Amino acid sequence: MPQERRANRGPGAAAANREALISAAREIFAESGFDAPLSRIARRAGVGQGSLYRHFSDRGALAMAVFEDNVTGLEDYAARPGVGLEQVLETIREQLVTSMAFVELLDPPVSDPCLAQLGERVGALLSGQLDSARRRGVVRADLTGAELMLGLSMLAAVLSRTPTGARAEVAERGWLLLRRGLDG
Amino acid sequence: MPQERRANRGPGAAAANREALISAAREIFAESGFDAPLSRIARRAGVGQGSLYRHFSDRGALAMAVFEDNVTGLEDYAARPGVGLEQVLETIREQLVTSMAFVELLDPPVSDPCLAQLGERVGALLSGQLDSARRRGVVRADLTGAELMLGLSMLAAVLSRTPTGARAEVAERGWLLLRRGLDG
Amino acid sequence: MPQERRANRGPGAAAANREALISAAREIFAESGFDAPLSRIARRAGVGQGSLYRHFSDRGALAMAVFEDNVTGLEDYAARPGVGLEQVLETIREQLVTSMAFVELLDPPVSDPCLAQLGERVGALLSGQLDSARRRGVVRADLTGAELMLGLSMLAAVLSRTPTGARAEVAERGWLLLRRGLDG
Amino acid sequence: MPQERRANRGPGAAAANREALISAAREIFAESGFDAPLSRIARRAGVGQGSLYRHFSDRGALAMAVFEDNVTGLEDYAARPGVGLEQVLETIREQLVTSMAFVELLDPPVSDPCLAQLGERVGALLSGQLDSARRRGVVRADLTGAELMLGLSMLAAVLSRTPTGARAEVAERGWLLLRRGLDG
DNA sequence: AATGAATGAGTATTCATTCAT
DNA sequence: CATGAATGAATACTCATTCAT
Repeated sequence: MPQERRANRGPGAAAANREALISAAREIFAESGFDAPLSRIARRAGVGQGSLYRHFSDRGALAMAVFEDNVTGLEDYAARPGVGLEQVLETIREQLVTSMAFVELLDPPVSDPCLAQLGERVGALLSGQLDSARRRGVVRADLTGAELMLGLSMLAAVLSRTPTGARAEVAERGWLLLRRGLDG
Repeated sequence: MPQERRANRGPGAAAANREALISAAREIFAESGFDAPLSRIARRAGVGQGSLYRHFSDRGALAMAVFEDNVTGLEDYAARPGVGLEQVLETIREQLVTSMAFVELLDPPVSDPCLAQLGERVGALLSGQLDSARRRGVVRADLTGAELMLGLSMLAAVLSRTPTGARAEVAERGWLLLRRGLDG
Repeated sequence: MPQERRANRGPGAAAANREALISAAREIFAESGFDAPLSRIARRAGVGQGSLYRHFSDRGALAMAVFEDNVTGLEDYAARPGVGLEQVLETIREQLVTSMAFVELLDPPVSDPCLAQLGERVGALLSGQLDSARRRGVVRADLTGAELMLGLSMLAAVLSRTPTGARAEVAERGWLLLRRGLDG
Repeated sequence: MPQERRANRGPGAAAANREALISAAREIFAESGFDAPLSRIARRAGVGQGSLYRHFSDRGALAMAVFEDNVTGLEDYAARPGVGLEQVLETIREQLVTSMAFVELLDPPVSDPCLAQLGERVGALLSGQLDSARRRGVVRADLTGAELMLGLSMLAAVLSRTPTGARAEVAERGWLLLRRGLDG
């Protein structure tokens, strides 16, 4: 038997495949960055190349799906009563450590209009809590939403280049620095 | 002779070739990022592919050479009398905007031991001026050299993802944010 | 049910599906040539890929069905009283302009035995009117049926390579040339 | 030895490779038409895929090279004293039988500007001899250059669809028909 | 019997690296 | 020691065909 095709698991596998692809993409993006070969994602997901393309017409669409989960989760979290900017930022910071995908989302590079939309959702979410945070003195009074996003992007950007092992520590230090600034 | 290759300029051209390769690499890295095809660098340098490999065994070695110049230049600048941390940082910021290569130097990603050494030279250079800067109130009193480097890395990292056109503005905003911090 | 597939319209839809496939194939072949993806045909027909294969075991079988209609239509037309070779040829010429499928039929390429049969039906049809046409001086006295078919094939062949926009004009010019010949 | 690379025959092989590629392309185009996989051409030429791309940046460039030879040969032939339209057309007809590449050249489909130029060279060549041919009664007095080209295209087009074995005979019959026309 | 998801072979193209000259 | 052609592994993407439901 020279070639042994993967068993065709039939249409019923569609939903499972989609999820497997997203998971695999999340992992592979995390390990190897956003430029990782799509073929590797398909293989990791245990799915044919064609199925990947059926579910996600291009790299951007796949990224979207990966990020969508993250953003939705974040929005849900932010909507809970008693959750303020501090908690949201803390959550983001945690996600940045574990999910390279999330890093990419806050990173300018991936200039996909759809991705940009997701980024804006995060921006909106943060802006929504900025007022209250300013009043409570959690951040300085003149901090703008754009500044906040830029700060997160900077953090995300270094982390995207940081080897997994060091990520937690770099995130910690970077975050602290970002909060306190350099000036005397 | 059906083809007309470039004249073999002989061994004497070795040094000139090396310089040409470095210049070309600096340009190409600046224009197209660190992942640009090596063949393009050789072509821009007006040098055969083989010569590139003779001089620089891999992409990292070439990057090294490019950065070496930057760092040496920076060290020379920093050694001038009357040049303090402010000026050095300002110079770095400018270089970050114009030279993608410099961005890469301050960026963790290229995890090449040799590159790390260069990064440390920048670190050393900054540390050397930190004391005075703290005393003069240019930075806060408890700022460490490592923190400073991390800040620059963060800036470099976003910039490495920022399209050329927006780089100057992002550098400006990012730097300001970095100096003032988020906290209230 | 995470996905919503088209309702399974059941066995009763078989005949309707078959027709829809033929129509869609005619359109797609006309628009995009004989090499168009089968999936596009199925989609245009509003039918599953599998059904396409159930009805037509391969591209050739589908083509057959498309051409069958054309040929039958042509036979019917030719059988009408008062319709002579002139009218039939004129009709063919018109069809060649609008229907890439018809072009393919008169074109040798698709060397499918079944298609050949259809071609022969066209040949028979023309031969049936050749005698009368020769007597009436519509064509030269020694023109054979095979020659006539070859001429049509030549016309079809260029047209199959002619971009849609120019097809009418090329058909016009080609037909004229074919009728008058080159010789002095 | 899991992989055995082809020996690198060095730059000296460049010219030979180029020729081998052209020959292979001529063969493959003849056998399988203009859409044949480029990889097959490289394999047939005994040359790496990359070398094909080095020599010919795209399919059109390769086709150009194949056709260039044909056209130049024809121009040389036509320039000989005593060679008139009859002989040139006869030569073209012969080439159409043996070289699918030549067929494609006279065929509209390959809408490459460079290829079009080559086609125009053939057109120019024919036009140059048309006057004399008309005077000598070789063709009818009102035949235009464009008509002549269209006729050749029609012949080429059928031939491009005709299986190798039948090509000579179809060329013969088609040519005769083209000369004499259909009309009574 | 209909559906459309799954599959992977096939093709174009790029680029790091080697090596004959 | 320089040159640049040669090489093929790697990757994105398409599409004919199969098959679970």
